Amino acid sequence: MELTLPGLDPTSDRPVFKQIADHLREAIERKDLAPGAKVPSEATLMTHYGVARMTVRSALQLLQGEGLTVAEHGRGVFVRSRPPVRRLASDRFARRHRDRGKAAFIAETEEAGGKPSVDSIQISEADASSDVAKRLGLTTRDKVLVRSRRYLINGHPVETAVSYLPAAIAGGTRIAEPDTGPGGIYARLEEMGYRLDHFDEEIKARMPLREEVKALRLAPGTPVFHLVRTAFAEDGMAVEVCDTVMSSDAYVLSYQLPAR
Amino acid sequence: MELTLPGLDPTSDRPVFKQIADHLREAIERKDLAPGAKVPSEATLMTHYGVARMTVRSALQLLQGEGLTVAEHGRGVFVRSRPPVRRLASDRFARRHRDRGKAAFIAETEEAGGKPSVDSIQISEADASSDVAKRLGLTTRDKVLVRSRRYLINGHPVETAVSYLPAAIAGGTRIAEPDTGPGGIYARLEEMGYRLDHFDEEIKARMPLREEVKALRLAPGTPVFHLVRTAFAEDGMAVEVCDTVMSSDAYVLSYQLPAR
DNA sequence: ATCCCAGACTCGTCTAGAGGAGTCAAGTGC
DNA sequence: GCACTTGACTCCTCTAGACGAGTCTGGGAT
Repeated sequence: MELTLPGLDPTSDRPVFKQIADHLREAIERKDLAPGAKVPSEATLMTHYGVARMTVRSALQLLQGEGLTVAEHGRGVFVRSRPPVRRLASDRFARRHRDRGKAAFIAETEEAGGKPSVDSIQISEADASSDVAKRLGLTTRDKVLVRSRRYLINGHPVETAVSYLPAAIAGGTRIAEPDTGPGGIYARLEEMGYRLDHFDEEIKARMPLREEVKALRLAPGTPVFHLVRTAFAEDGMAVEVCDTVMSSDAYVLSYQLPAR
Repeated sequence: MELTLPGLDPTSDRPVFKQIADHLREAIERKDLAPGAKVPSEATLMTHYGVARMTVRSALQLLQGEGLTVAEHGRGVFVRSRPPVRRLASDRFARRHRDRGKAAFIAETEEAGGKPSVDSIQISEADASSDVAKRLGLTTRDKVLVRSRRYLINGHPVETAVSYLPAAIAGGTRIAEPDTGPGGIYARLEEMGYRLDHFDEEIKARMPLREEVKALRLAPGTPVFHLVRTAFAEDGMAVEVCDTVMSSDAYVLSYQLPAR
């Protein structure tokens, strides 16, 4: 497969680096540059277009910012190949799944043929932040149990999560242990008599913070989903808030809405 | 408010432009640079840090890519102030809302005190793409009615949407008119006997394509939600697929999941 | 008082270099 | 045969300029 790029249009008032980016972007969209393929090197593009190094780099930077390419130091620039995505169905926390004795993440990942793992588990107790307090119906003077962890598939991190539970409920229970046991937090809550009724999920999309780029090993130009889930017991009380950040190219979220 | 930036750390092996970006990012996070505030000019930063123009620009570019700042040609670089967001509740298509005679978007926006409008309405008939055909249970030889439009709040575009309906159902009806009448597409479908049962929504987050940046007037570093909704009638038939792209900083999506 | 324009200041694009560091493969020496 | 060195190739960081174009303000002409 020979890649041929058009020349520059000197009559256009579109900046040169954008024109170059356009050519490459089109080649990627046409699959002339397939996912994983190597983009022509900076030197090649310089001579092809007869422009300075920085001009070519600006073009490549643009594509990287759009999430279309990744640069690998010493190797080249490559068309990004999207990892297989995980679909999160809206029944993922249904009791029938939980009853099988596995936490939602573990069960789903194995079903999809991946190797799930969890690391960086940290547990502490702290004052509720004002946002968490509001969601849990507490005050900022109330203590909450904070469980943070990172989820990985086949060794690659895809999601970080921090759960907040009223310390009055979860303190001293197995929920405060690193291993929460079969079925995870939600199974423990139900055993303790907090029968779960429903979850509220709030979803934002944004560019990641620096820590998130590191924790999720995100390529430049990858946005994240920021999802805050609140679990409600049957008596209407909020029993958990889970704040998760997910790599957007590892997930498709899926929900069912009633029409009536 | 006087902004004071630290000097460079010559012992650090972190590149200079990243150090400069760090300083500015921290100032923004600390609110020393409040939303809407002007970031020191390139010239100022050059002399403060004693570096070349391109180095300063790289730092600013980084922040822009993170969605933290916007540059305005001739005026300066400013800390981005987020527009008020619209919350999309999971009952937004419930019949009780539709019965009030307004389409979901119009009703919701007015309720929030904004001025909704719709433009760029285009209607055509075409062969179903393979994706749309699959979702609607058709073949690629079947015709679909294609309705595309753009939604604006207070004159600012926030969302583009393209609906696909089987031409066999919607062709020649009011759904094929620019003005679909009170309650919108879904009200017409119900009048025609397709009582709606539920919707499936699939959500991705990604960086926008070039056209999307233009259509939604997106600032650099703003990801989009890409949402595909399929409407199902009570007999289980898919009657509409709606493909929408939304500016991520205009929306928070909100869903309710059952726990049982 | 008003209008217009020049100049200062801003960011945008581009050039033409430099040295650094990671990757890979071919060739060298053992 | 194996380990190591070397060099070519890659992207990364940074310098020091040039010109262009949008914005704003103050001063001069009307």
